[in-house]
Amino acid sequence: MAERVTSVQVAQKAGVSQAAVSRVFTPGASVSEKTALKVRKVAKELGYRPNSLARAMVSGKSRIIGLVVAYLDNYFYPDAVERLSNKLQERGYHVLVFMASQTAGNIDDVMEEILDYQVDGIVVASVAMSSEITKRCQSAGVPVILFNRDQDDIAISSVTSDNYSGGRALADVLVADEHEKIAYIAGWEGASTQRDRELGFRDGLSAHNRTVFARGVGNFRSDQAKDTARVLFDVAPNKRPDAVFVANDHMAFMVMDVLRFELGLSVPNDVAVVGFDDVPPAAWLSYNLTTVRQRANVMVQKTVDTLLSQIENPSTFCPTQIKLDSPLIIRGTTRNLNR
Amino acid sequence: MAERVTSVQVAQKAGVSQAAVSRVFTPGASVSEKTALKVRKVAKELGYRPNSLARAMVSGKSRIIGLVVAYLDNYFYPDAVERLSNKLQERGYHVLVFMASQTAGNIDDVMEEILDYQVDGIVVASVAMSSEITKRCQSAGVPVILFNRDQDDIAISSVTSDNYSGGRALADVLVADEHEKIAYIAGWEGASTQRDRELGFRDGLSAHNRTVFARGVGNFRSDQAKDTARVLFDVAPNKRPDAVFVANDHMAFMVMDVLRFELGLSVPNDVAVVGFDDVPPAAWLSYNLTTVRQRANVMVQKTVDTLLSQIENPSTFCPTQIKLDSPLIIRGTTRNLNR
DNA sequence: ATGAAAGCGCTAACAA
DNA sequence: TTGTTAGCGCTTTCAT
Repeated sequence: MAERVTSVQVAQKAGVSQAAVSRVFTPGASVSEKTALKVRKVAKELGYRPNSLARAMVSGKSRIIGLVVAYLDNYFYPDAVERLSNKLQERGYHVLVFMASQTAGNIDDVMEEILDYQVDGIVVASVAMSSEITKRCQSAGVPVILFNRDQDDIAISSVTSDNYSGGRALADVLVADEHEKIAYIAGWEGASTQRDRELGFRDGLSAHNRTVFARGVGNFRSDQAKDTARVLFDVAPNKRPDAVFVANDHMAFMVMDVLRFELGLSVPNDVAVVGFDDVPPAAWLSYNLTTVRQRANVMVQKTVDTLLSQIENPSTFCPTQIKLDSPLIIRGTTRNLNR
Repeated sequence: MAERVTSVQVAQKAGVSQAAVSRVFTPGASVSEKTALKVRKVAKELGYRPNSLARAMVSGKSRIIGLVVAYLDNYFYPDAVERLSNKLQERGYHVLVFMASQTAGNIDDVMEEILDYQVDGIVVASVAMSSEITKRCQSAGVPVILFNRDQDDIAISSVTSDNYSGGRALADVLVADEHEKIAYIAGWEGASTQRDRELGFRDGLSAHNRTVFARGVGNFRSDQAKDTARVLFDVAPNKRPDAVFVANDHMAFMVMDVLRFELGLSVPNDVAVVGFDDVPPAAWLSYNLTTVRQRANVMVQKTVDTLLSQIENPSTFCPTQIKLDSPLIIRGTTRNLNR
């Protein structure tokens, strides 16, 4: 087990100072062509590469971005994580993952841990943060951006889709399809996405003088969504909703399965189903779900751009709440009468 | 934007040496109750936390595990990443993600980058490594473990399922169900999982004096799986396979959709379909796929145990190839005649 | 353009 | 148990 090669060793062998070696590996530093060549040659021979941690310590820039994420079982997030990681990697950053799940203690502890790693920035996905910890990051000079979550705090940047308009658009669809008993299955009530989608949906129904016929809660969890679907739909036909907006696709698939395979109902003929996210399985023909697309690639791009600009120009920066439009995707779980 | 609080500041305010502060935050170091209390109090007041990077530099242990992963669109991997991250977090480690995708340059470069971060260990998922880079890690004293990939190299640890037996079991199922024209849709030919599954499947068929009736390649990609399904099944009925083993679930779903919705065939009556992995959608009732389970939780547990034992007892360690049994999960995409 | 020297914040001997 | 001291490997003034 050979030791790690340091800049000192390269310097010695190349007959230059250690600082010279450092400069060769620092973009934009002033070194002569000659020295650079010599140093690179020796470095290659010895297998030298600069130690990122040492560099981080002295420069104060780790080029590490902390990512807090809770549930990867909603396929919206793995997809986002992959894109995020790729985009950051392209720009010379890397992602240090922190799961904020049940077992891992609460989110504030996790955030503290992240700060210990002297990260240059933090992306918080699918999680709400206390304002204390937001302040803590601010005072540590570490920019934070919320991904797919909104917070009333104007001091914190966020990237979301227009959940409200999306919900409204879905209401329009169900009303246009002449449904009478329209249900809603909610996500986790603590999430801004849940709240905004429901509000948009209800406002959309109101605009047509309709209201929600029945409501259940699925908490964005597939098992709970199934239970809720059974409660709502395993009833006498006249009490049964004829359409339902499920707060995300992940739950909508489970609801569809209950409707079709447990209750023997037809989607969309007996019950129309709409979801939110447009995760890949929504386009799979077995589901073919009418939904609202969260444009994950654009969301990620905005997240990266915003965060890195904040990191790289801390002075000129001002927190921004970005809300992306979220197109309606009409597929086969609605009747689409007038199309 | 307040400065970061250092141990020196805490030491001054608490009236102790800087080293004392360090010891208070080092589990197992010898400090008196009194000093510890005093230091903790001041630390809390000042909001001090040890800098992980500085600690890593001097101790040589970063408590960072590099994770190389390629495609998160096969849901087997997000699931594994989540579990892995959780398990490592429980044991005080964190995951630094490196995507080894098309855009990110080749895998060896990525590995070099990882080493720059002075990681304590590396998990390589779904990717094959050159033996050069394996050596590089070894000489850097960084343990590597392959997750869900096998390599002939006996010097490198790996955790896999028993893909061969799984493939064999699937052959048994299809033969028992009295299929005559049994097809195979392969994954990426460079993957050990693909090779082992196919070999097991073919050997299983041979044991019953059968052979593969038709073969296509899907490369583990959903779009290619669809194309391949069309080529194999959009033919005259007498030339059409009546059963197919698709090398993973991810592709199997696409194949099922083509069969049912594009070609109007019934699964399993016209064509039986079996997959591999048992990712969550395999249990969704719309697919209800007969498959072989890769026990992701166990795989992850073994991966973590092996890697950390190698990190924590470098001397006593010897590389191990772990192969977990992979149970057959019979569901509704096979006819199950004799059950 | 280059070298010498001063640290980044911490842990790990070593003394006391 | 505690303080002193010496670095970990690097970037960054400051001279030259």
